[in-house]
Amino acid sequence: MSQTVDRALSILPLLAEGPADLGQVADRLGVHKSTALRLLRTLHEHGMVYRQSDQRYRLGARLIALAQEAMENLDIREIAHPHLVGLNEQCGHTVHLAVYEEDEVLYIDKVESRYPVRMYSRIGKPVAITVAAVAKLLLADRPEAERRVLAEKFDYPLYTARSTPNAAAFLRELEKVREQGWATDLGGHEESINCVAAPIRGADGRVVAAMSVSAPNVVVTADELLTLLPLVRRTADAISGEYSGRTPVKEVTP
Amino acid sequence: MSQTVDRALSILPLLAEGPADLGQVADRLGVHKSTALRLLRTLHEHGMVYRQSDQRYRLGARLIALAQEAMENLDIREIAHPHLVGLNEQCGHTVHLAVYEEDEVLYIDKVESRYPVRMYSRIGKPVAITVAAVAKLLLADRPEAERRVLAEKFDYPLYTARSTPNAAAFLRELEKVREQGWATDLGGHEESINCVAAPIRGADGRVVAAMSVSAPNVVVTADELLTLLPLVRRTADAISGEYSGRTPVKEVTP
DNA sequence: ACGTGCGTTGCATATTATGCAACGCCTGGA
DNA sequence: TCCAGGCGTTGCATAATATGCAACGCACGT
Repeated sequence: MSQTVDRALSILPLLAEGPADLGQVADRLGVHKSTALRLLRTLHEHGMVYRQSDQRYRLGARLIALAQEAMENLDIREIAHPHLVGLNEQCGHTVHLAVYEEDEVLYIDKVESRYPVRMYSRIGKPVAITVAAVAKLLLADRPEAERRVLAEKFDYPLYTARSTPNAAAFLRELEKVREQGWATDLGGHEESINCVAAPIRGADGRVVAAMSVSAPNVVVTADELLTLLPLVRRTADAISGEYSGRTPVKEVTP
Repeated sequence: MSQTVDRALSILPLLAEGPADLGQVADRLGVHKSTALRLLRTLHEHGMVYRQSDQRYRLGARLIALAQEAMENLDIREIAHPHLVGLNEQCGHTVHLAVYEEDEVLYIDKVESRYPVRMYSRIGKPVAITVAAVAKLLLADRPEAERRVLAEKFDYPLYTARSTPNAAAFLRELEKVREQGWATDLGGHEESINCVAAPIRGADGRVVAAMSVSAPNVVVTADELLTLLPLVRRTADAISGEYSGRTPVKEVTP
């Protein structure tokens, strides 16, 4: 809607790929160098980009700090965290918390496995939306029309032989997840890693977040991991209860 | 420099404080509602803000994902990480990696303590710049003129009785840190937590990052923690060596 | 039923961003 | 040493763009 802001914001994902100099930015935006310079300067003043010693630009510290604040403000994270830690203490595996937001599912909290073999993931990273157990839960709760539109929009990368291959299969999987109230990812993202996940619901019953326990095959088999399902569901329900009980985000105006 | 972009970016820190509706944003920006709406819409298209069910705006998922990519691209983090893990395995305490960037020092990596009592911190969070051991190291390496300017600019919040009280004391501390080549924070930020930190240097000898080991008093005394100093310095030096050895950020154009 | 508050829209105005061309600076080659 | 080429930077006239206004629609509370 606002061309100038639009162009400025387009610089950020561009720099996320790696540092770039003025000319490269101008070219990829399709604008004159002087225009790109002014946009970059404005971004720089706000700390969104940083100019490194070789004069090239990269994303700045303020961006990282802002994202941090954004996550800290998510009240669901606040409430869930102690439960995640508790679950980790009981089962020892990696525990994740994820939310859905406009075509993306991302991890907003994580408690690391106590086993030496750990899976790779990072808070803030968008998850593989077509295979992750938490993504299935979050999407399964969307209205049917929206699910169909979304399913068509996604790509279906074949991370492994068990990855969801296409929209039809995905919609079927969502339907199943919707009915059973929990989800799994058995080697659909990484061959040797399995997950079980359960939904966290708000007062109105809508799924507001999802949590999962993940472990590599070398630590526990898929069947063994599935025995944890009742525990995961109980934990998720406990979080749901606490989240629903609270007043729905009051202003803290003293 | 660019008024429109400037206004749009000013919305982000504002929303970082918490969700806000259109009127609030317009007021705090000092612009007409319609202007604020257009800016918010543009931010929304880029996923920088999200409109929650009560119509209020908050920071969006794309912002978090971008920040994530920004950190993953920091090559120093990549190189340092295995060393941080190794150090954690040897001493068991929380290990941090931090960088300095334009008046801010922030954690870019962390390995959690193996002890049950842990200190609170989060990757991406700006550190208490006047007391943190890593901040002292990073600032101590700046040219003297810059140090003086910076020292004047900072606030000196008295987190504890041992916090750095003012600019003069801070500059003296930086001088000391500069000479000895390592730094501590003994209860300057939180009464019961101590840190020892060592600098990581690039090929030119400049400090590019700093790492620290932190532990609460209830786990080890400050004196005991100080016995880890040689180990911390050796680890930092190992990272420095590996970082300097590499070619200085080459393009990955295949 | 009526009024108030908030988000939204179309539009005329003028503020604001844009691209151009020229300059300065550094680097590398002759 | 001098010249050429590349890159970032500046001032400026022009034109495109953002802005505020006023009016509308809608929901909520009285």
